[in-house]
Amino acid sequence: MTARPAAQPPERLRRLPSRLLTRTAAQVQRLVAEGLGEYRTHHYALMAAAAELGPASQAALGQACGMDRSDVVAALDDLTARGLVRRAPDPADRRRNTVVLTGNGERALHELDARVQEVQQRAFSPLTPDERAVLADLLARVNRHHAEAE
Amino acid sequence: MTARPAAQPPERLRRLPSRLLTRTAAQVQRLVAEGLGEYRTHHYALMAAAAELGPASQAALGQACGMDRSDVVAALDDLTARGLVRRAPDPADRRRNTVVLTGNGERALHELDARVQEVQQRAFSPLTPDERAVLADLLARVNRHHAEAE
DNA sequence: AGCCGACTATTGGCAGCACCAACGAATTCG
DNA sequence: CGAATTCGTTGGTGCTGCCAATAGTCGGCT
Repeated sequence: MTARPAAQPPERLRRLPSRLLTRTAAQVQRLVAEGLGEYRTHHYALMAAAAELGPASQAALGQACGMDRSDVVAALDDLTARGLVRRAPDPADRRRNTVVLTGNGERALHELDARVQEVQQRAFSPLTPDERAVLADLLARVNRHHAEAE
Repeated sequence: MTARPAAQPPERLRRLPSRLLTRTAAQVQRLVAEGLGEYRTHHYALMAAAAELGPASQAALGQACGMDRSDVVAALDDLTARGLVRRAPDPADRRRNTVVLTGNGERALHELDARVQEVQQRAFSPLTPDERAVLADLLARVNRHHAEAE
């Protein structure tokens, strides 16, 4: 027997909050990716933004989703190729593209909504509803703190 | 005035736990990266593992850090190039490399320990010590749940 | 002794996410 | 009007987390 030492993480790392955070996020992100199947998080985010903002420019969608403009372009290319979104030049401002969800886009979004919700359940299943709320609150506060610093 | 709509994230995304988690992790990860300066998280993890495990094979280090073997190779390449780590073939098992931290490696690790600790303070500054403990506990439980499923 | 399976390090690749720089076209501001 | 800014687009970069294939080595089993 080679005295398998169980390969415990180094003490320094085991309780390091930032590591706990990033690793857990990676695990959850993995579940989300599986749940989204043929879509990426960018696709879901943009479709959600398009649905809630109505016709909007790519810049507006990107800002709403916290995405870089170039990533918006790439994701919208995918979505238009699948017929889930329409890009049309804005007559009022010819720099802009007006982006709208198609019927298929709305259907796809609803489907993804369901899948995403289902994943949330599995992702945080070790926590009670109260604990999930606490976690969300703590994360939101940390998140806000670093976000408003811009 | 173009009625700047504050660009709030879509409602679907704003409170989505998985998104809150991954985005906060990204923010914190960014701070960590800045704090580590010329090092990556992989470097720090491996040096920590090497320090705590003593002479160990790359496989053991990788397992301890939850890293892929190929990533271990790359990171150790960097560290040996900087003279922070020594790789020597294990005479007892010629498949293995025995990895040990050099004196400079230990000094660098101590330096990084300090930087990392300092970053933790800033990263979670909006939370009280109690809240940080709660957050760490909740994350640890979610983390364990997904880790032990392997 | 020989063979076969398992382990080790290494190479080379991929995908996702977050960024950044530069550009032309178009608009707004001073 | 001219300058500064905005918008979409292109074409990159880096970090992190993977996977597959390979050559060398070891261990157990026959």
